[in-house]
Amino acid sequence: MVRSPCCCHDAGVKKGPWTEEEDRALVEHIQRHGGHVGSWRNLPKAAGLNRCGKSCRLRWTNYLRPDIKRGNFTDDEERLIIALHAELGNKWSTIATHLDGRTDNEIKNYWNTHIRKKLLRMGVDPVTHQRLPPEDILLNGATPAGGLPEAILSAAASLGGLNSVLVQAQALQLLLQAINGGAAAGLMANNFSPAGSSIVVPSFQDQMNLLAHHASYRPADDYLNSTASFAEHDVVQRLNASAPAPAAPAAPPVALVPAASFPQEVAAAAPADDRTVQGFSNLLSEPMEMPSMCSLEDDPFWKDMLESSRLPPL
DNA sequence: AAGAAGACCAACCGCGAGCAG
DNA sequence: GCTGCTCGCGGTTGGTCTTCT
Repeated sequence: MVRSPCCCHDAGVKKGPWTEEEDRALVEHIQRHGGHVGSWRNLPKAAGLNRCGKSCRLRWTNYLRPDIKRGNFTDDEERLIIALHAELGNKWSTIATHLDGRTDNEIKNYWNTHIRKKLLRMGVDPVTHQRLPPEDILLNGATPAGGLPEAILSAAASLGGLNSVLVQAQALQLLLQAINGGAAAGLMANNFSPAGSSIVVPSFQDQMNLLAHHASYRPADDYLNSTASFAEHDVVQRLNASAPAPAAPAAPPVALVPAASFPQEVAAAAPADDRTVQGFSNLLSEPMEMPSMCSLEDDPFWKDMLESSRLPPL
């Protein structure tokens, strides 16, 4: 089929930001017609606008429509968007029909600038809504020349921003798995262990104990108030089953970055025994000044999302 | 204080679907 | 069934604002 040339390609048709006069002309024209547009293609001429019909439609639907809600998205809206996106994917217009006064463009922008990043920080793939493999959480985008420590520190510091112990446990588990089996092994070996020694990755129970002694650990939900129910929880059981043996030898250290590039205060704070665990303990007990992971960090929705995400095969 | 970098978001572009003739 | 037209959608761009160095 031969595509008809879009009016936007006409010479002399104005593009770019709309002026108040143009907005007024468009609104008045549509109001004169009782809110009915008819043909968008013919509208610019009828309204006295030197604009493409497509541009007019976009301006009206995304900005000038009287039922558009402006301002920040509420937590409820955010939750709804995530839930709908998990169900529908990038069907922004369909998602928009479930949120009063929000446009597909606004939702799309909000997703790309806020929610997507938030999910990535939490280790959730924004496309599949499944949990990312550890290497993607920690190593994605890290550069050999110093990017790795930053990625690890960021991930570790993020743990301090999560109040849910379950999320902390999962994130720490991922962190330790990645360090034990991934490229970060060399880094950690260089900084926390005598040369040539293996890295000790604690059992899941040890990790729970570590978290239990974490200064900012605060019983905040059912999982914390009932150790039994916490241990029985499916996700915990799966994590226990997948946790590496306590003294499993690590891969031979591979130095990716100079030892000096890791914060000295962290290395210095680690006692001789159990250096790796204590190193992380110190990272956790002295949370860095980080922006809150999200405004919903106490919200069960986020916890549920991580719980329901699939564990990567080990 | 000034420039750089990053974040945000309105607007644009190209494609496909649907419809009328 | 084919063709041409229009609309709507989703991805992307680029200008503006904010934050950082």
